[in-house]
Amino acid sequence: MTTQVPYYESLNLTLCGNMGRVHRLCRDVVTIAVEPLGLTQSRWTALIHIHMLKEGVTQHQLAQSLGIEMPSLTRTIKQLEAQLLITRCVDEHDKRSKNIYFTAQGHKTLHTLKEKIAEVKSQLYQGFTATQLDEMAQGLIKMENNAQSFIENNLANKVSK
Amino acid sequence: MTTQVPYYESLNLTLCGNMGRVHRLCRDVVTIAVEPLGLTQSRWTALIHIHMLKEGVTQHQLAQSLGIEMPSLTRTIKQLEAQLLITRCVDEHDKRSKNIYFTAQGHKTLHTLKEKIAEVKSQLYQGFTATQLDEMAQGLIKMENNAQSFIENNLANKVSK
DNA sequence: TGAATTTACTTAGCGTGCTAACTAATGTTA
DNA sequence: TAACATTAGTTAGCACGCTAAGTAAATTCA
Repeated sequence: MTTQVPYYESLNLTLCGNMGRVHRLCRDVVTIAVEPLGLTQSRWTALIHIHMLKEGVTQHQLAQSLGIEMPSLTRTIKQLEAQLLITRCVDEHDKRSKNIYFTAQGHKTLHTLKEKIAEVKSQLYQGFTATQLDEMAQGLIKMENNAQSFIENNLANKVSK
Repeated sequence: MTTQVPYYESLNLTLCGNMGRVHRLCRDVVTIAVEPLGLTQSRWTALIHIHMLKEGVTQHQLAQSLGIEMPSLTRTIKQLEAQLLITRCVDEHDKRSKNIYFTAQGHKTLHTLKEKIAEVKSQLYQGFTATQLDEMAQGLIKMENNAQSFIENNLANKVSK
């Protein structure tokens, strides 16, 4: 017995709304878990991405990896610097760029952070098979591409008019 | 040939990060599409939910449906009221509550909005089967529940300590 | 029934995304 | 090489999520 209206939406972009809500919740979960480290969501996320991309990464590369714009990152980077978890220095070969490095304290924080995140992940992913998670991730990426082409087409229209 | 690191994450909560990014993008798409109506993301989302829940809905019910907290909604509701798209009046039976109604202009706006959203949806969901969308939606809800129980357990710990 | 609790909503102010507009360095080209 | 365009980063300020704390109405219960 199927309902007339499919589960993934009643009338509108419920799926999209769900994504926002679930995202906020998952972020909250990690933020609660890493609370003793005094890190907010954007700060711990940045630390993890610096680690993934390797020290010496530029702010531009980091922003790309995080999927956020430069000004959003600038704020977070300054906070992490103020917390003495990272340092920056001007790139030798391109003096516009700045390379990011962990401080000794930053390395310690990162270590604890990674442990905590692993714990949280196992709870969030509870009841999912690897295949299911993979399909969700691929679905998200496909939808992202659809959204991206819509925006590109639409901007093209604007310009041509 | 499987990679050692599954697709849905490299080291951390990439899946969670993706959700945030895709959510922002999808929101942008609708906001671009409905731009002539002068509505922001939170405002058009609220209009749609008022419509779904039927006029006369209270702010509390609306916040529940949107998955946001009351103070976030208060701001949006005031903006929609200032735009003369909705009106509010104190509930006869419970003078703490306020019931929300569309104005004549609000009904017109809603009509256009629904058309635009239908267009956008078909683009965002391009290449997905109904089953795939359904599975994604259910995956999101499962993850939301996992997150919710984590938070509840954690708050319980805090209180008991 | 009077006091305490709960509920619906508001206000104030923070965190984190964004765009617009700026500086300084680099790259391109006439 | 001087002028112009592009790029990395910053600053300023908006949108919209949140929590904390307040008011007024409704409910509970001693």
